[in-house]
Amino acid sequence: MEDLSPFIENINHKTRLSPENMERLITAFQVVKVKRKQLLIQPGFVAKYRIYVLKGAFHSYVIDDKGNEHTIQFAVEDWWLSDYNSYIHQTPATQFVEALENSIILQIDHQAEQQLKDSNWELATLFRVMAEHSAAYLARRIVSNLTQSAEERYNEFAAKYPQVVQRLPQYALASYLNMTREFLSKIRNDKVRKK
Amino acid sequence: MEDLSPFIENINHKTRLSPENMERLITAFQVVKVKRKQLLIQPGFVAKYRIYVLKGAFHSYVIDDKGNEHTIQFAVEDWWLSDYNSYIHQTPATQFVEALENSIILQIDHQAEQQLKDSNWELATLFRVMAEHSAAYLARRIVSNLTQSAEERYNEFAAKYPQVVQRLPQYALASYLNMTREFLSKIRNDKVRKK
DNA sequence: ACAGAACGATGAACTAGCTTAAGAAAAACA
DNA sequence: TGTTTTTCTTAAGCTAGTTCATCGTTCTGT
Repeated sequence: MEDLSPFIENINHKTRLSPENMERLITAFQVVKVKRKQLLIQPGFVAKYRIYVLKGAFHSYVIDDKGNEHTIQFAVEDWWLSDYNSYIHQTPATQFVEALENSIILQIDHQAEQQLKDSNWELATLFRVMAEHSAAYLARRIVSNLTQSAEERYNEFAAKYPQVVQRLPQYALASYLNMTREFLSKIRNDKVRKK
Repeated sequence: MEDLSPFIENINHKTRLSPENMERLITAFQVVKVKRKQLLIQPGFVAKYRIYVLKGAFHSYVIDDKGNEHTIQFAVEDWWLSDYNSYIHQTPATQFVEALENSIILQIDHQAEQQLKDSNWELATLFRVMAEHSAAYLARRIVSNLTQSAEERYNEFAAKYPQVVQRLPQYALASYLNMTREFLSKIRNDKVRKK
C-alpha cells in the first residue's frame, strides 16, 4: 500500500474537503506503477486520465514536422500532468506523456472525474480551483517565454526547482526551455568555468 | 442599453444556465465604456475584474527590465481578459490591460464572482468550464511557441484570426508572437512580394 | 561485470531574428 | 485641415542561438 499523504496534502492545499468527500475522491483514483520509458498518453488516442505523480518523474512532449521532440511539461513528485486539451475536451491527444523514471502515479479517468464534479459541490470546487491554478501557472510560463533570454529561462528554472534540475535529462530540459541541448550544455559549462 | 446577446451566446456555449441563473449572472456584470489607451489593470494593483469585451479591442502586456513592451494577450469582441494570476489569486498585477480602441466591456468583480460560485451550482460550473478552457487554450499556445518559427507563428495567427490581424497594431502583434516589429514587417512584406 | 545504447561536451560554421537608424506613411486630435 | 505623434518600412551590420559532426561519459539491462 502506498502512502497517500502527499496527495491528501496537495488537495487540502487547494480546498477543504469533508472526510467523506476526501474518501470519495481517493477512491476514484487508482494507484498505478509505471516503468521508465512507458507511455501513458500517445497522440491519436484520447487522454483518458488526469495524473498525479506520487513517485518518479514524467514529461509530456510533442514531435514536430522535422521530427524534433519538444518537452511541454515536466512532473515529479506532487505534480499533476495530462494532455489537457485532450483530457478536458476528450479529443485525440497531440502529446506523449512518458515516464522518465520508474514511477508510481494516481490516476482518475475522465468519466469518474465528471461524476464527482456533477454530483458533489466540494469536489466540483476542487476541480475548479485546479483549473484556475493551471491557467494562472500557464500564463506565467508564457510571460517568461516572451520576456526572457535562453540563459535567463534556465536560471529561473534552476533557482525555482534546484532539486528537479539535477534529475531531468538535459535534452528534455533544453527543449522545455526552448533551446537546443547543445546550447544548454554551453550555458551550464560557462557557468561552472566562471566560478 | 447595450445588446448583450453575444455575451449570452458565449455563456450558453460553455454551459446551460436556467433563465434565473442567466439573469443573476448578467446582473453581476456591469457595462463600462472605455476610451482608447485607458488602462483597466496596472502592475502593483490587484486586478479587481474579469473582463468580457462587448465591443472594441484590448491587449494585456508587461514591460521587461530593458523597458520593452510584450503583449501577452489580445481580446476583441466576445473574448475574455484579465491578469489571471492577479485576478485568481488576488495578488498585485504584473500586467497592464489597455484599450486599443474605444470599447465597451462587461466586468464582474472578484467578490461578486466568488459569491456566485459559492452559492450556485450552475454558475460554479460555468466558471469551472471557463478556467478549464483557459488552461487548455494556454497550453496550446505554449506548444506553438515551442514548436514553430516566427513566420509559422504569424501564419497560424493570421489564418486563425484573419479579421483580427488587420485591426491590431503591428508592434503589439509582433511582441505577442515573440518577434520584433521590424521582423514582422519583413515577414509580411516578403509575403506580398512573392505573390 | 560488460556490451550497447543513450546522454552530454565541445567546437566550427552558419542563420534566424535582433539592433540601430532614418525616412515614409498613417492616424489622432485640436 | 494642418500639425504632431505614433506606427510602419527598409536596410546594413550584428549576435544569440542552431546545426552538424565527433568524441567522451554515463547509464541500463542482462
